[in-house]
Amino acid sequence: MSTTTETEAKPAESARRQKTRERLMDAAFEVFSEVGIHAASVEMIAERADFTRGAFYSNFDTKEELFLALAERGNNERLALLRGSVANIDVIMPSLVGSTEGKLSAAELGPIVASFLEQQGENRLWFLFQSELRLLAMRDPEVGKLYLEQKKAADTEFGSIISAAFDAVGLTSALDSVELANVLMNTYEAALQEAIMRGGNKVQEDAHQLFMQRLLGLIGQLAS
Amino acid sequence: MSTTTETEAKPAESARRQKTRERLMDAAFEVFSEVGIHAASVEMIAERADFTRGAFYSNFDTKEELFLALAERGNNERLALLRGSVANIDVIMPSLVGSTEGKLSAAELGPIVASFLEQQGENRLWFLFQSELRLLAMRDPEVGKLYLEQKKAADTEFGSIISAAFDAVGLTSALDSVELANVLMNTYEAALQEAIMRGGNKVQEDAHQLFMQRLLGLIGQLAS
DNA sequence: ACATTTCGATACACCGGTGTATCCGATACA
DNA sequence: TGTATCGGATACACCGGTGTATCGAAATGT
Repeated sequence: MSTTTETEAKPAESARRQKTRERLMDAAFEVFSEVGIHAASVEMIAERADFTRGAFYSNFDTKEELFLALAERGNNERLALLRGSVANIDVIMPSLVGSTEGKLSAAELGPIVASFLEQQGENRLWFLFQSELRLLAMRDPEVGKLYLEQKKAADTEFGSIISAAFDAVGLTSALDSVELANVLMNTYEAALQEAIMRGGNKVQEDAHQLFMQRLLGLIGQLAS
Repeated sequence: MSTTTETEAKPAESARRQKTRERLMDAAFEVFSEVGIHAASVEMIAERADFTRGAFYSNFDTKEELFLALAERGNNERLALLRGSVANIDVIMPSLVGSTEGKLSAAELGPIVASFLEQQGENRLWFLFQSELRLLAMRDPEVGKLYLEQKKAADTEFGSIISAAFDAVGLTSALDSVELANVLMNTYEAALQEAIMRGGNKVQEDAHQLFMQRLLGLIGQLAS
């Protein structure tokens, strides 16, 4: 209803502003992960990004708003990774197609699953952040809804990877690959969690090993 | 080194004092579960127990100390429940012994597992508390060590229940029932978590259903 | 019944974090 | 180059929670 071009409703978020928003978000992600939402103060976040609280309040209304923005950003990245994986699946799979004979053994399934899960477990920090989000999601129905949607999306995506793996070796295609994906994901996350608690500097490797151990044990058990 | 009986070193913790300690702990458990460790103030806890902060500081030094005390208490209760279960296992099992023929089907394993897991999932609050503890355990190595010990104990105990179930029907006794227990436990907890997020008033039932669904799906998949 | 000790309540000084109102430098625009 | 606007810094008033020091009442024992 005003002047000139009239394509953008908002002032287009000057490049500078976007930059500082980014820096603040990155800083916040670290701080939230390290000390948790509640223990994190606006001060800490701003400081970590080499700003003052003034910058923060100029860009965000509340800590919680920022936290949720981060949750969404993180989840999108994670999902994109998975989608990328499912697109490239035939690059990873061919080594298997034919090496087996209609039955995907535990020893073969394991590494495949692990490789996909690990690339998004990325690191300790993301999992800590995620855990913080989970807790919030259990207490705030609003957040809970959001979290479940995100998780479902991830499980679905991961489920289709598993389906593809099964198909590739001609195994009876999954009855419900989403449920299976969910269980595997949870198992991997539990392993990651344990590895984090154990400390040490090779969290990722430890988690991988724990996961494989449990997955193989599980398959061995139930298929006996 | 002083007078009379000389059996107790400490003043024996007057009954009154014990009472108020209990009340404070019960209150703290609720508050911690509801809002988390950080958001919980000493004031809230005392108030919930119908005391003032004075009472709190007279009985505990810090919030964290109380939290850890609660963690230990809770875990002991939970472990005791499991031990009770494994003792009474033949009370629950006989309905199965003979109804099957050397192979424990998914449809039979599921309810057994679920029944044991549920009695200690007790309710929403305990799981929330537990989640809070987990997060702390991932950040504080001290707490992490403690948590892992507790979890291992629980898994071991639960593992022996599973072993017993397997034995009862003459199935190859578990290669590593502890690992299996771990996976089942995690799966159940994930289901509980999801049920909590969904809200509603029948969390326990929802969790049960989700768990069964995944367990059966899992078995179906892997044993195919 | 009196003296003593124990335990929780009350009052206070203190601190860290919050949010807002104001200011000033940098950037964009003419 | 001058001017207007934007974005972040600074300063301030405020609040909730903390921990301690002190007090008074109930319990305990003789």
